[in-house]
Amino acid sequence: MKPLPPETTSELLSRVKSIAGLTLGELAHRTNSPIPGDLRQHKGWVGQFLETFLGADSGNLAVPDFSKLNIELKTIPINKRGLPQESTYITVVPMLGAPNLAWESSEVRLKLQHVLWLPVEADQHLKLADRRVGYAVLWRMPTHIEAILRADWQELMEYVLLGRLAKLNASIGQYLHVRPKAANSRILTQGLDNQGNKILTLPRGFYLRPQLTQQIILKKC
DNA sequence: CATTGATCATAA
DNA sequence: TTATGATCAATG
Repeated sequence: MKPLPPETTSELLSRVKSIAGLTLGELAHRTNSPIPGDLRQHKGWVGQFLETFLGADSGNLAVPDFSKLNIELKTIPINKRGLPQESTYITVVPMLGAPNLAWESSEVRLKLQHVLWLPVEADQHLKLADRRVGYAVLWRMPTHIEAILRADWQELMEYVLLGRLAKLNASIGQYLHVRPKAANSRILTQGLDNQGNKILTLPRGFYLRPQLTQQIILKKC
């Protein structure tokens, strides 16, 4: 079962409103979708299931999930205290730079410009089928947050492009940070050393810390 | 117990 | 192979 993409933002919003408070089991039942016993070998299942359910049409292309609306969908795991349980993956780190290397044209900014955040219960003691979908938050990146993300991105990209990858770790960055993004720690991709030569290194991704996503779902920013 | 580093599934 | 969707699991 694959619904058509929403034509308008309000259509998308009415779709998410209609599932607020419902469990994943209920939604999976409606669409005759199999539901995994747990997420250990299906880590992306919740996000991919809800994407399909809502009619996201971008597959795994590097563009926002709802291509026509330019809106990115992020499901966000919520712990029993009602706060984000994990960081949020944004996009791959461009290890060799980009054609137009600036925050303004970065994938991070493009993806975070307009995001539909969809909270989903994620307490590990809750069976997958019993986890409820929450109330979605349609968010535009505010100027004061963008300023922080820009500074983080610039600092992080300096490590990447100036051959300081060995010193780049997840403790760097206020809201945005960089962590491994690979099947395992032996995977290699091209990067740069401090002479600008190509070397092989672990692929990495940009992630948002829960400190930011917490503010977002609480509508503090 | 929060954070960092490692890992799993799937599509094109 | 590299992007998407993320959570798992070791560590401090």
